[in-house]
Amino acid sequence: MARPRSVDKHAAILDAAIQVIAQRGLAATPTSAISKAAGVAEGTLFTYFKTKDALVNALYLEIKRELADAMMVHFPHHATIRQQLQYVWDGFVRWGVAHPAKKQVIDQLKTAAAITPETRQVAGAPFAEIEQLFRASVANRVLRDYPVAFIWGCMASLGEVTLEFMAREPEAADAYRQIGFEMLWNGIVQPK
Amino acid sequence: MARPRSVDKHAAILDAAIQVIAQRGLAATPTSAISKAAGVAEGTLFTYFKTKDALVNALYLEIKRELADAMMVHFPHHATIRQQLQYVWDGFVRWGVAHPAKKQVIDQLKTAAAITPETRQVAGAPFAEIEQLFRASVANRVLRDYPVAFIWGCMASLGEVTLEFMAREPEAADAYRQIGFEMLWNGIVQPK
DNA sequence: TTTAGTTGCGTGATTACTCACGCATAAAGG
DNA sequence: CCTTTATGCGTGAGTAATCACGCAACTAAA
Repeated sequence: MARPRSVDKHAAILDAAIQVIAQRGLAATPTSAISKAAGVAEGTLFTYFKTKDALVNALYLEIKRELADAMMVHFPHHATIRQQLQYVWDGFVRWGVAHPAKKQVIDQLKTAAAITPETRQVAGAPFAEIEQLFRASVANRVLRDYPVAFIWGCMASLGEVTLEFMAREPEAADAYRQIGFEMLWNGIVQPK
Repeated sequence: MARPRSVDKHAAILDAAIQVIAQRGLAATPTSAISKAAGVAEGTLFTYFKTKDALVNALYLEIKRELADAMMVHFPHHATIRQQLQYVWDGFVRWGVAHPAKKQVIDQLKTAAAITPETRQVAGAPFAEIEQLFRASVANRVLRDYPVAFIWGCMASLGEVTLEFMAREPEAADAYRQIGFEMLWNGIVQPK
């Protein structure tokens, strides 16, 4: 009974938040700017999200989930470890190049106080499969015996640096994608 | 003639800013909190720094300069490249462990909109010597033929990840310091 | 007809910065 | 060495602007 919430408006608000936050930065985006960009009244924003912080947390979760999807669809379960890792790597940088605004928002929110520890934890869950891959590879002695979380952290941070250079020098993007992965692989592979 | 500015107060304000921003985050630190922590009136803060942004930029520059100092004093000009790099690496993580609040502030300010491009450039200057080291090492064929800026970016980001793990598991700090460097070195060294 | 979404102005809280006044200090003059 | 005076720092209440969110009236769906 009564009027249902609109999926469109929910999406429009999140979309608008991406554009505005990417451009102005989180600290400098009032809710009024988001609602205006979404084409709804400011009050409406608060029927879809209880507070600004709730909106920001939802945004973080959505983008992270989309990123995980982009990295894991069609994952080659029967390829070599190196090929699997390169697949994930390519998925990440390709997503970053294709969605620069979303990437910027993630960068903004990663260090934002508005994001709760719980959100961070939930956001990390979709990437558990990759950690599993690392765990198996270390056990196989394909990768060096480093803590799995550490390997994952290094991969993530090298991926970000690589993406940064790809964005800065688009004509060399493919070269950076390749040497970035090379660097990671040589850093973690077990020498024979 | 007239009353001179106090070096002590200037330093006290910057110090207070470090403590407060590290604890509350840049976006959530009003100038009133900084002046209170520094033990001066809020107005005084504005005689030493024209605006809040100016204070933040000055803070960023000072911490970066201190970090560069910590990394470069007693640099072993006649050691092997690997030893030189490890020296710089160790200098970075040791500084980070010794000054966690300053490290947190740098992390906050790195992505802050308040920091001007000019400030970023000036802040990077003290690290030029390290880039020079990379340039020579690539020319020597000791390191792989990657863009120097890219190698530098990778070193910085791996250093940050390493430091994060060192802080999270202090009992394994030394192990992380070592494997972090190993990873970097294996990632960039030219195989024979 | 009922229920809940939609609207946009109102509001209380917060904040960067100002300003008038008081006072400490350094130079000038004796 | 003492006094005078010009100068600009120190103070904290005040101010104008901004913002997240509330709310009363309205409207559309069931």
